[in-house]
Amino acid sequence: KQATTSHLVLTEIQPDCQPLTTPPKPKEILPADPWTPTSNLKMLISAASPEIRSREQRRELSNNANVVLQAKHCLQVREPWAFDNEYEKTQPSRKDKSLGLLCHKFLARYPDYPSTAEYNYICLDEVAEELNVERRRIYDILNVLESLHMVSRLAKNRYAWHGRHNLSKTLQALKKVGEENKYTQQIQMIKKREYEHEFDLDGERNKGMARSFGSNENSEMSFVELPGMEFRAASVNSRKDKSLRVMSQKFVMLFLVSTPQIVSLEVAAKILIGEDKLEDLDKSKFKTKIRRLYDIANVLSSLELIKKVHVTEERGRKPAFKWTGPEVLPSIQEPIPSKEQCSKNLFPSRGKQNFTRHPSLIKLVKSIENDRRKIQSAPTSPVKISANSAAFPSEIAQLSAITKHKLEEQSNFLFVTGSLECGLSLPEIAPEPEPPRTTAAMQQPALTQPVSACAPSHGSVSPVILPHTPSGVSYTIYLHPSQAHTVTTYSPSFMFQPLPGANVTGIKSINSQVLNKITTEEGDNQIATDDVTKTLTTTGRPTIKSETASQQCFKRSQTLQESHLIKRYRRDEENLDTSLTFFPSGYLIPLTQCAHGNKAGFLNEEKAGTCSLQHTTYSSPVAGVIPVTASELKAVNIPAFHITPLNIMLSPTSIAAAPVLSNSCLNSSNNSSAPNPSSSVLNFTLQHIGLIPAGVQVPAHPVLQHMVVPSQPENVSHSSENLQEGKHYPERPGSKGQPKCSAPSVPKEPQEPQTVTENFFRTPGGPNSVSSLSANSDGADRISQGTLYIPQRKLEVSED
DNA sequence: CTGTCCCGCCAGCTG
DNA sequence: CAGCTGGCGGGACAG
Repeated sequence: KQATTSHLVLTEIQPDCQPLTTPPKPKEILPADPWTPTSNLKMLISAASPEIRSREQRRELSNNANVVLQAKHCLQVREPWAFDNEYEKTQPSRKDKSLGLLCHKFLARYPDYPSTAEYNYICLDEVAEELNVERRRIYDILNVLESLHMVSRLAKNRYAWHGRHNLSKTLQALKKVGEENKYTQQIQMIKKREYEHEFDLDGERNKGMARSFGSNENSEMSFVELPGMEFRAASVNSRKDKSLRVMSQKFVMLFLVSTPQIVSLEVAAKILIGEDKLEDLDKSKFKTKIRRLYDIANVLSSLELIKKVHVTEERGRKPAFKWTGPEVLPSIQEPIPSKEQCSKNLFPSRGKQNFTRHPSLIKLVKSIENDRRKIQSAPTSPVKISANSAAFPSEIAQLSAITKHKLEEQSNFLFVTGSLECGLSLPEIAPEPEPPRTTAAMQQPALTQPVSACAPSHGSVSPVILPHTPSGVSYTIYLHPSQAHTVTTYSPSFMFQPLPGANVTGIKSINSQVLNKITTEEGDNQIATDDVTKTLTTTGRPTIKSETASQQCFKRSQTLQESHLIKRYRRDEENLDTSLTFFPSGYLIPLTQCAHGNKAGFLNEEKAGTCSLQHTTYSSPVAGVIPVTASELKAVNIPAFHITPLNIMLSPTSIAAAPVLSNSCLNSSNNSSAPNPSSSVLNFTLQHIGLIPAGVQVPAHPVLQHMVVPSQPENVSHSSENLQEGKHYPERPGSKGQPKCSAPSVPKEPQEPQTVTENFFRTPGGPNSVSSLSANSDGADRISQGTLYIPQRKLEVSED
């Protein structure tokens, strides 16, 4: 064993030693060490029982004091030889063989942060041998680790261990992709549907929705890679099905985009399967998916990224997992103009769609873009470029090409980092405001952007930002937190998605338009949001649903609300997240963007390291373009409750009418805004104001300047992250994410609203505590329920 | 009974 | 073509 170990070390220290060569299969090594008087007997038993060998192995590990505490504990408790029960030896508990424990043992073999100078190679056979498990099991672990870029496959039978060095970047990348994928919306969709299902036995009504929901099944997204982490072995690249890897990434994405970072297996499975077909969801397929998710969850749990919890709803207790990993911040390495940031926050990030820029903003945008380019192109924090990436330029190029090809082919969204294409994802360059969108929207009324949201193209509807026609203007209304609170209980965050219809200019089919895409902000499993969603949907999309149906729905919601009102409200704080999200429609955002491959949205580091050119290319204007003065920002406050009216359901007029919210919002939040939104001018003004939402966090505070703009143009804003971003600014590139709740670090805004907001959102409890609000919840783009009053479902999360 | 998830068959891909 | 990978789901174990 010593010999083996030293050999391994040697290998690790010498990365050059044929990294791409498949290591020879280790010879059968018999654990013949006579450690105990009964060793002979043990050996015999072991020959017949792999479990025994496994125990020996474990014991060895513990002796080395190298074992993970948990695993160790487990072993000690169950050490067979600690007892005399021979029988016991032959009856290893199933738990002793769990993937989670195996993973712990596996992880114990490697340092979290291995020296970057050397490679830590992993020989599959050796590991399987040492851990006494079949190779098959090791694959399960490696696949998940690979999805997080903690390991990468070098060749057959050989992997490289990277530890957690790339974890942070990977998570950021995953979060971004998850946002682009509109997972938040999908989650809401599913919850909503479930909710409706409860009351809708006939299922009639759901059918339409279900259909709309994931119609785009080909949403399969490709494996998300990090620069320098591309698959090294060319052969591996061709492997089409990386299912477990991809599933793992998607699963992680769900956590990262969820506000309470809790994801139930059921929801995850549905999303991973492809939201469509919910109605006739194949039972066995679902079951299989769940099984796979358990495999993944076990590994992620061993990595301490997630933890099992149970979500209790009206219908019962459901298994779920809570993210306990590091807080993933949006990339903040690039400094960006605060104005931009503000505006950016306005738009929830969900989708990457094409946006049309309002003509009046074009100039501004251009100048801003130029500035940004300058800034971005400046050297940023040094990135350590992995030696590998440098060494495999051609591979990268190749990969890039492949990626693009895939994209074109499937129109799937591919997220490739590195120097490769940033742009991939967005083929859309878009100049075309999406006329089609309207159509599409109508056809697919539901919020639904199919899973495939990522699909570059087209029309997909991207909920996130609604396309605005140049003529249409929508506005955002901010609700003063305190007022909102008064009206209803605090409700976490809400966002209205503005519908085009709201346009003052009068737009045509507004209703039909994208509006539909109402998404709820992830609420987490809870479904509280469902209610809201439902209501909104109903109301909002009359076009789609029959009035009757809508009404019924609405009534139901109301009833439901009432019944649960108290309870829910009480839990508001806990459930915050469940609110609906509306997309602010505010400005027209330019789509343009990166058509070329900029990698949008990538970390600066990466950019800097891999392709400095990107900056240049990158231009997409993010929503940020809207000019806001510091004073404006100050004036507007609010993040917490800002509603963008859009309308879906409201006609322009109605919007104006929208009463309570508007007035209160306006009044409290901004003096400058006129109370009566009906006028187009006013609307416009409001919009501008609305842009500021992010501003809350960003006020003239210098810190903002460090904030980074999302690289992806489309994503102009990450809706759910607005707040988070605000919180982030205090952080320096070097610092790692802080717990959400550590928000105090955020500079406080002098404004009253801000204060209020903070109070609302900030709850004791730590980042991981379910009850505490997540950064997202306090964010700016949310609205309190205010008049809308959306009930939240009862949700309880219990940790086992 | 439900929730978990071990286990290993076997198809597809790789070298 | 042997061996590597890893999808898949039967069915056993845990609570």
